[in-house]
Amino acid sequence: MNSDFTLAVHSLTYLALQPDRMSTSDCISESAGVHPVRIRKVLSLLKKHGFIKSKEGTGGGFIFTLELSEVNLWDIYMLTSEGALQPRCPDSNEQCIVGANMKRVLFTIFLGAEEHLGEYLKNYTIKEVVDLVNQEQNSGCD
Amino acid sequence: MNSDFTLAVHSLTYLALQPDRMSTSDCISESAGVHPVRIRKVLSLLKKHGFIKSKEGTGGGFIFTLELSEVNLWDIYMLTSEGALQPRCPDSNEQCIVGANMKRVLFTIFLGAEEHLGEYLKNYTIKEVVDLVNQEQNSGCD
DNA sequence: AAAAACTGTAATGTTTATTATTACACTATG
DNA sequence: CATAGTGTAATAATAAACATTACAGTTTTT
Repeated sequence: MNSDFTLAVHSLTYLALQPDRMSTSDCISESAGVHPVRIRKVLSLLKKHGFIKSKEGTGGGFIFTLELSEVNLWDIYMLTSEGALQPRCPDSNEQCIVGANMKRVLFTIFLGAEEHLGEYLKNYTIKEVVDLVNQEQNSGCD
Repeated sequence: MNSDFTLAVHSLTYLALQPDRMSTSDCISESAGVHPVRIRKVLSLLKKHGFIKSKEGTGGGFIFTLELSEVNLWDIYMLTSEGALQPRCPDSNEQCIVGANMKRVLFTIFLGAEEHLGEYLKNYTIKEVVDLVNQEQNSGCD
């Protein structure tokens, strides 16, 4: 799966830990290890769907607008990666019964697979992700 | 997901419909719409795991060795695409609590997701795929 | 025994997708 | 009005997927 998903989760988790002030795309991009423009692109999508708000100008940035438990990984998957599970199907030979129908058969099967994935991912909200990040941090060897 | 999965399923379905004679990589590649070398590469993997056998030389090719219901889509996913569900994680900043732990947290979550996908994909054997292909063919408008 | 029809696989080239970078318009703050 | 931000389009660079070429090895046919 494409890394927009990871960047969205990463950004939201970052914002979750800064609930009282705005975070800039520069800060987030430094944490995520990618270019600030990509962060702004991903966050612009999250903003459009009401998960966060942004403010331009000095002192501006991004901040969470919802409760952490109101956003789950399925929401984010749908925004950033819907259809990513579908295997690629080269254009095949329509004269052959297999070639003519395989694409649709696999499409249908993986539509079901994506629904199942949804049920699983709905169990993880940003709150859970924050908790898991903290757990990892504490269990880390040093 | 990468198209090796599709090509493997496509090839096996093709072989399922030719149970009595060997099929060449040329025939299969024409049905699947890709280069014969790719088919041979994918089939070489399926052979290594005992799903099919091959024979070189004139009159050679590939043929199923198992019952159609003994091979399911999870088997094929594992061979061709294990880990494909994992979202890409750019190397992030280890100094930041989010950057330092996000990768592992997501990895763990998607390991679980892949297990769930497995339970779903095990429900589809090549036999079911053949049936679905036939259904599609018959329900086609013309 | 030589030609023809195959598989097996490595090496290389091409195309496509992903990601980074640049550029700049726009907005808010001090 | 300078500074620090977002928003977004256009372009460049990199990486992944895929096609192609090349050729060694194996059977069958003649």
